Amino acid sequence: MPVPERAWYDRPSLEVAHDLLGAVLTRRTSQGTVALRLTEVEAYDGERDPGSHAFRGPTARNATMYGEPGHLYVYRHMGLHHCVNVVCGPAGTASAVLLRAGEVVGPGGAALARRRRLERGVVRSERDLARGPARLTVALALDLADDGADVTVPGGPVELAAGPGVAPSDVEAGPRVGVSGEGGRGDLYPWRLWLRDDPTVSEYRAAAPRRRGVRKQAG
DNA sequence: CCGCTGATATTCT
DNA sequence: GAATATCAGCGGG
Repeated sequence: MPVPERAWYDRPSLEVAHDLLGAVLTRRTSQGTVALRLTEVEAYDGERDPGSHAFRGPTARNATMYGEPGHLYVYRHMGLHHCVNVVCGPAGTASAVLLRAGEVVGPGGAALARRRRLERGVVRSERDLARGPARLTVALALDLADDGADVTVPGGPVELAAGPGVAPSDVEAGPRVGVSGEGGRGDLYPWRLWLRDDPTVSEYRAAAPRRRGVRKQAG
């Protein structure tokens, strides 16, 4: 499968998100190679999207999103987890696609992905290896060191190859997961896309603000 | 099976 | 100080 060049990512993130379904992300490290067929993604539209990290403008964390398309934007979430995006649109804008889940494909990849996941937690079943954005980064061994990695380099540490294409009727869309800041109107941004009936798609969890006032130390 | 809760650190107010 | 693009463990039905 061909590795799209940079211009392929220089499009609206929702359009790129659709084309990323069925694409294969290949991760190469000294440990070995894990290839992942993407089954679930979410589009974010930069400064005009209240769900985006770039909604309030540039910061140290989101700097990569403002750069060239075709690079990874990796951030840390809730202290323990990492999530990975692919930067879209022209430099100077900040749209991106969050990679939420995939199916491990190819020889040997599942064993390596399982080993990595078991270091950090449990693996209930094969389909859970990269089911969820934080699990995906563990399976692929992606962290902040990979922020800015170029996915357009064939044979590189992170390579993204276009898939055979999926029929529009096989793609489902709905509200993004866990996103607040839309005023509870997740339906305004039905930009979570997934492959219908694919078992590796993550479970939906609505954005639910946590109970306030919980302290670790009595005061 | 389901729902709730704690962990944990970076970011922004 | 509060919120957060999450996950695993726990208890109940």
